[in-house]
Amino acid sequence: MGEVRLRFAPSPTGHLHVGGARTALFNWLYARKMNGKFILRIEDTDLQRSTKESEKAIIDSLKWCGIDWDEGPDVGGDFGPYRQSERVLKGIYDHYARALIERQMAYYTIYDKTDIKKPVLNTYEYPKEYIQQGHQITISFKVPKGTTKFYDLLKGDMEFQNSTIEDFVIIKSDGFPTYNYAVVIDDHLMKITHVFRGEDHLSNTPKQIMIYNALGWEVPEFMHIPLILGFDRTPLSKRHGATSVEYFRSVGILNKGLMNYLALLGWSVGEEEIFDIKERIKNFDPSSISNKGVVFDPEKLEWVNGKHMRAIDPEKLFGEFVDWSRFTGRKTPECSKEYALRVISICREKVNTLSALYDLSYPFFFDDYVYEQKFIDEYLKASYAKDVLERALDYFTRLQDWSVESTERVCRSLAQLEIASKNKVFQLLRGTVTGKLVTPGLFETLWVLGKQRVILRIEKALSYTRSWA
RNA sequence: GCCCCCAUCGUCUAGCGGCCUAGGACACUGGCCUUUCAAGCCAGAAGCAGGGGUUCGAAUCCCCUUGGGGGCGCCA
Repeated sequence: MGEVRLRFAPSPTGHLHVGGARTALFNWLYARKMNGKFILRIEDTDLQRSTKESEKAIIDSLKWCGIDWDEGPDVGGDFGPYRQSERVLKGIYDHYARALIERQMAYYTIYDKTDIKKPVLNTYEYPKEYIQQGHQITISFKVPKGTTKFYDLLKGDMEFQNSTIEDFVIIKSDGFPTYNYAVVIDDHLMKITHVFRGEDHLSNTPKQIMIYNALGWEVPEFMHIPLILGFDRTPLSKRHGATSVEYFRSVGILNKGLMNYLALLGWSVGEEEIFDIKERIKNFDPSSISNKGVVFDPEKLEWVNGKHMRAIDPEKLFGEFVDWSRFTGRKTPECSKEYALRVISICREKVNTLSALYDLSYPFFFDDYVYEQKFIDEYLKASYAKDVLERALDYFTRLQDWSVESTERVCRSLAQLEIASKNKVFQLLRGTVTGKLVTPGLFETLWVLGKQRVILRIEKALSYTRSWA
């Protein structure tokens, strides 16, 4: 058996959808598992909707996902070009269309000059005169009699009656090929051996097989993957909120988390649900993919992501954190790596996304944090606040060794003063040094912040209480 | 309308004729822990769409019904 070659062939008409990412992932997984090749092909035959920006966005998203390709528009390869629009220019699709017409397996259709949707003539002859007169012409594939059969890795044996399929256009009047035709030409010329794609293409497959047969080409293996649905069981779309890879990236999902979740969605890898997809390549078995439409669950995605946030090396997480901050146009921390890693380590225990991590860690990295209104109203303005904070300032100033244990000691002795309940004292301190009422453990927070910052922040809070007195 | 695919807790799944009193995970509920919120740990509630067969025996095989989805473009 020759080299296994798979491809992902998006049309550049928008962002990369999570469904597309999952399709790409499964193709990539199989190519890598089989030590084959993975190819990226851009299907930009829809002149109206295709844009360069989309192509770039899709490539960026794919790269971010950790999916790499051996051949593609940006990296080249022996079977290029890898953009269909460029292949049109080389006359590739015309060439085979003419071959089909010569065999009388396809024909020209000439349309009415004024009513351009109205076919007036079908012919095998090159309609030179009509073209000169300005008629629109297309080329259609002539569906033969009989039945078309194929085997789908997931669905099993498939059989379609050709009589239920009508002749279909393969070359549009603008000279560009249609999807069902171009995909066959390209997959064959690019020596694609396995086609894994969305289930929405299942009914297109017999058309494509007929073209393979008409041209006398070998048919690749097919697998049609069930679609990703929204909570109402309709295909996941913008109506369900954001669905693009870029969106999940922007809200702080890690690429590892997204890939892990996407893999989980329809493929039960084994007992453990949390894994690095790269370490599961060898376990990938296409035929074990679920055969039914799967509902996308953002909550589980977040849970999976949280697991990854806590599992990866803190240094790696900090790297992701900085990249993400830049990607979303936020400030990035300026501090020592040692300090940053401490912050990340204590904060990541409580969050599932980089965005939540950003919020939680903000007062550790920046001094311009603001007090939560609830903190001001319920703690800072409380009668005991000034008293407790003055004592705290005194205790912390005199504290020599700054450790989690010693800050805990101070906090507990402050509570034992019985100026206010332990809970109130702790919450007051928490808000004083972070502005928030939800933070990592108070003692760790104080320790990480360091003596100097803690004292400064207590003084700042005190000045507020004095201004109200 | 025609063609096609699919069907286990709310969701993702394990199950491939007896190991099923249907297992796990998310979410949910309760408890533990506790300085907040999480995390973590423990416990609980929750499902084989319905009806016929086949079989000693069916979540598993077959048929029908119902339900969901896809396709039938000069979109991909």
